Amino acid sequence: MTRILTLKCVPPFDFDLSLRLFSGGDRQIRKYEEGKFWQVVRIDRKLVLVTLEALGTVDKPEVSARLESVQMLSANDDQKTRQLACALIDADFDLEPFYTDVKKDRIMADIVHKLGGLKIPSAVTVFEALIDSIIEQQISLNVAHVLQTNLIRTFGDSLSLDTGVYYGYPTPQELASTRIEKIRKCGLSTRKAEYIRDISRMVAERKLNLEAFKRYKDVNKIIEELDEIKGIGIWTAELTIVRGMQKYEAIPADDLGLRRTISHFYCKDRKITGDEARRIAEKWGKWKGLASFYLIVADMLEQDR
DNA sequence: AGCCAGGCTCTCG
DNA sequence: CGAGAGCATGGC
Repeated sequence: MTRILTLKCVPPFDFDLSLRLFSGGDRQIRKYEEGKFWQVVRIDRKLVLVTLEALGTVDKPEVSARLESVQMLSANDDQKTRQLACALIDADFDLEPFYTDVKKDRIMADIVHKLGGLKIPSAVTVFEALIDSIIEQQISLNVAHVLQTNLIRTFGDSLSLDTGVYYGYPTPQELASTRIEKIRKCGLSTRKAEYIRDISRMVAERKLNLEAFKRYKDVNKIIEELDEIKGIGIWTAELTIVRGMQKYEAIPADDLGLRRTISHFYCKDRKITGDEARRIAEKWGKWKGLASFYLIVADMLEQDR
């Protein structure tokens, strides 16, 4: 069955600019094409394909959400899907305080002006953000993307609609009960396969509540707690927070790619250390993660032409 | 052909 | 403790 919802968003919000980074995505998993973004989400036990499309403008943003499922969807499901879809595009987030705070930084002010309305698309669950971040440790993003796709196709539930077959992200339960070898077959190292299975078990057994971190006020406390878990270091914790918790205070300053990007705009492409990157990021106050994302997108757009 | 890529843990001295 | 090895695979 199909249902349509309309989502209100806090302006400014540039839908196309924010979702464009998924244009290279997999059609069966998560993709942005011709103004439409789609991916499978899970509402209780039901798999639902959510397709988002911009209705309004950057200053009066509205988004339509089309829900498709083989099962019946109740009004209650609508509400839950609405929340997930809003989280997906961080619809409730207000960019203006960030824009005000970075005005003193000429370089950032310029980029913010060019990319007005850009928001960070979020993972639907913290679990998903964390597993993807672990996969991305050490290896290039190209390789990581292949491995993530393998994992989703191998372990995720599929949803068959008349437009095709789609895959949802594997649940903690689905990854908790597997043999290491099966994750290895997705291309991951034995080490990472163990991290992923063990963390999945902790979540499935309710010994670890990742969603609860969203309610923490102190980001450093989150990093500290995540860091204690085997397989998760500072880098992974920070990346998970930015991409999965709608918190944009911290950044993985040691990150190789981010250092390159910061240097491109602030140090004429000279190689810089994590500490130098951290020092530059100080200018962005409590918006380090968001500012970094703006730099990355600015860099991508520059290369596109 | 190697060597590196948005890290992390374990093992030695 | 600090330094160094090992890991998986795709791309250059």
